[in-house]
Amino acid sequence: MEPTNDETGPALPPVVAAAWGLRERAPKGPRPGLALPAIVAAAVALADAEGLAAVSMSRVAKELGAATMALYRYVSAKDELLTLMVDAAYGEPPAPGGTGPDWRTGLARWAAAERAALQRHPWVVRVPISGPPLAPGQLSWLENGLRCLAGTGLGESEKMSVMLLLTGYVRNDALLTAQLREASAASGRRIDEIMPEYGQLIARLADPARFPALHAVISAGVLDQDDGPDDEFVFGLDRLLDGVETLIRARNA
Amino acid sequence: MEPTNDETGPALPPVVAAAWGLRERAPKGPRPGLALPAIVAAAVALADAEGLAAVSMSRVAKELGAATMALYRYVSAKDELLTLMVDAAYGEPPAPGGTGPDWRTGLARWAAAERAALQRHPWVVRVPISGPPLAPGQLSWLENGLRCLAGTGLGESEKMSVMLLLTGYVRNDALLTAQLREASAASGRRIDEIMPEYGQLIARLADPARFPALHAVISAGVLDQDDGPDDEFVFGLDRLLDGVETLIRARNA
DNA sequence: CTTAATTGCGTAGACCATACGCAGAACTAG
DNA sequence: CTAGTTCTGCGTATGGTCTACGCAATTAAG
Repeated sequence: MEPTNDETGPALPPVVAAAWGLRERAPKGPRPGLALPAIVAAAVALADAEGLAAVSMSRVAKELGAATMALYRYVSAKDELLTLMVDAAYGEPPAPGGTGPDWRTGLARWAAAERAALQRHPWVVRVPISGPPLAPGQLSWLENGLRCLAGTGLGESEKMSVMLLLTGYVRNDALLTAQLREASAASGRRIDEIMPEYGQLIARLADPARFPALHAVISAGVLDQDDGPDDEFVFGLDRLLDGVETLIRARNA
Repeated sequence: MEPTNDETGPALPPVVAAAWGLRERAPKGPRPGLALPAIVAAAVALADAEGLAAVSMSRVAKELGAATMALYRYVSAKDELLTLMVDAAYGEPPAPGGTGPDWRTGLARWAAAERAALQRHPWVVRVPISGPPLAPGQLSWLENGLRCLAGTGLGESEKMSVMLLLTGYVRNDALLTAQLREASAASGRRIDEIMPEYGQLIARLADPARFPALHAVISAGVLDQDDGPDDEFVFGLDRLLDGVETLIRARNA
């Protein structure tokens, strides 16, 4: 199972080989009855329908009409399946948009696309990742994001840092959204009731003398008005891109 | 176990009552042999030493010399224990710093303090949170952060959004750092070998014709130079605070 | 036809969270 | 002092998890 690769360098982790389709099948032995993409697709569908907790090896196997241990011929461990699921959930990145002076539009579109993917598959942000992104889909997203920054005058290192910052922001926003949805489901409240209730609880628990700034926020009704999750996302994204713009201007001055 | 609370409003979730020490003990029955803070402290120590995966109810109980099921007299479920662990790991927030024109120094210090707490307890970012922060420690951190923004001319809603943005950034940075460390441990490489190897793998896997921007980054040696995790953190933080500064200037114009 | 490789998968081991119920301790009411 | 109440500790049991191992069946090469 050692990835045969004629070029030199560090060995490919098995999960990377699987993601790039580099697992070569020996000509002997019975035909595989399952296929890795089908397994991943079934797992993704299951996670979409019933959440990440429902994705167990036995459950995925049942969904495919196979036995639990059959999956381990295609995947070396559950972690590997999860990594492949994430890559599948991201799907195709948005087309590379305008470069040069149009970098901001391009990055905003890129961020919106990542956010949309994470909203289609909210469980993605719950998957514990352990390593830098190497799956082909992940690299495509990174590539198309980096292209937006061509011609901005930023250094290569800075471009990479900006992308790291941006994807981190989008993922964090998706995580918060998913948490809100879970809190709503757990308490049985409607999702737009959660934040006002949260404000009431803070007001009750926190002594106004010790938490004056917090109480100022609460009594201003910040949590009562439902400004929608999109506004919050746009606010943070605007701050972040403003910061990048400041840097780009400094580099071109 | 319904939280008795004479004031009106939404019911307190049990975990919140526990965090605020509102669980009143009946005068009858035997003295409790354990105490909630001791349980939480043992669990935190265990997570620090052996990672979050080592924190099972039976393991925590063993650490305390108690039986597994004894813990359930103090904690209604494992989720509750995890939430309390997080609050304990954060500890005390930094003293509220300079307000007014000094907001930036204050927020930078606040962010550095959160980062330090998350570096002391890297498992915190792996705990799946399900709901807005209501534990006393969390609220103290939020309070002291909000105070930095007093006198900036920002609206209350904007202050809250800025804090959300900032803590999200710090947490995401800590998550990436933890992932890097895990990748290092899993592959047996030294931690400063991971990124250069990552670059080599990308160079080998990704076709330069399809991934030109990525290859530009790689061949610039971005991943080879070890600029240290602190530089990456400072870069993102600077961009973020630049963005906030732009907003504050706009509000005061 | 023999042989080597590979697949499907049954079994089993080692964990995990936690529902339930019982024995005993500690307090209160009488 | 006694009876009743109520809580604690925790043993047992259930149903779930991942996955190491090994065996039978299948396929193709020699």
